[in-house]
Amino acid sequence: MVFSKRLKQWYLQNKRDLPWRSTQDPYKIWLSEIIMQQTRVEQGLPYYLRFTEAYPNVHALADAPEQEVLKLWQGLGYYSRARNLHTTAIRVSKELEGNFPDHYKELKTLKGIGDYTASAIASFCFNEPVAVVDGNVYRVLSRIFGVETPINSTSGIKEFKALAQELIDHKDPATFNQAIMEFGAIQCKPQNPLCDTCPFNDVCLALKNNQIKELPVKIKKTKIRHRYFNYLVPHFRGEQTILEERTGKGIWSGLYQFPLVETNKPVGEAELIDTENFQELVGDQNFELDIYNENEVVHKLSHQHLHTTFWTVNIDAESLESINFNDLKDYPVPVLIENFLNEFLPEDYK
DNA sequence: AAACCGGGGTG
DNA sequence: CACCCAGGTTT
Repeated sequence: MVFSKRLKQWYLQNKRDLPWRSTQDPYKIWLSEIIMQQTRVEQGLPYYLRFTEAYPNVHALADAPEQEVLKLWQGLGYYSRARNLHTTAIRVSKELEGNFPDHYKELKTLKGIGDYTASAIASFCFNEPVAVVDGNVYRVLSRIFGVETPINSTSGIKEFKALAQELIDHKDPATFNQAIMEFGAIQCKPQNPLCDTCPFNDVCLALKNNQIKELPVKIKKTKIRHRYFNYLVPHFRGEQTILEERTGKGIWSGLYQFPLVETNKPVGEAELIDTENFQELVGDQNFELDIYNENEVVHKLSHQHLHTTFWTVNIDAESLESINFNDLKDYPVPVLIENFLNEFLPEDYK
């Protein structure tokens, strides 16, 4: 039997019921795809529901302040996705009369839409026969066809795209694309795939050659960078504090945090008081500095471990640029800061 | 081609 | 602890 036919039969019997599977609205499809990038369905689903509730169409999203969008995105990670989402919403709403492009090639010109997402939207919404290649597809194809080319090499990316494109069902590209990803997620899982009940276990080369654990091949990842964060948590008279926006291209761009002193190694109270940031914060005002967590919090990102100490700085003065504890909830913050606030803030302010 | 960008689940 | 997740952009 033809690959696509066998796959489709499996899909119709095993697919999950997901909200974005029951629409062809490009806005909803686009939103779901951006949210799901590098994200498991169980983690992204509640965000999708909140976004569609808050912004039922592209115009509503375009008209929202970026800070509000980032706040809704808080906790999902890869925050450039949220900023690109907002940028593209504005573009579609204001320049394209609310209509998404209806072809792969034009879709790819939009911020945050790469090869995978353009293929997904073009096929799901407009029946264009372009194959999606996500992590699931790499795994399924490398195993069934025994492809050992690294999936994150330039040649591998081209090879797998071409293979998927050869296999796609031109009569129903949308279902084919949904099916191959769902198959990877449910049946041909990364660990302990369900080969016993697999509809391809008679032809799968990885199974035949005992290569299931070896495929797909992936080139090794980069090393972990260790950073040492000291957050100064100001506490002014009248329950007020200070947040600063992170800018530039590093982690958490667009999110807010307390004034930060970053060092190359753990630092004590004496050295901390000596830093420029600290002196700028307190000026000549009276203050009381207390370490909040004796054991550093190690916040782990994909490529960085952030060894973090929070210091409370009680300042016996009013402040002009400060934020009331009550208003902190309106600011998008990294999970690291959110966790601290949940522990530090009195119940009334959450 | 390689680096960078989060947070959480799994075995 | 290593690896993975409906990837994309920048250098």
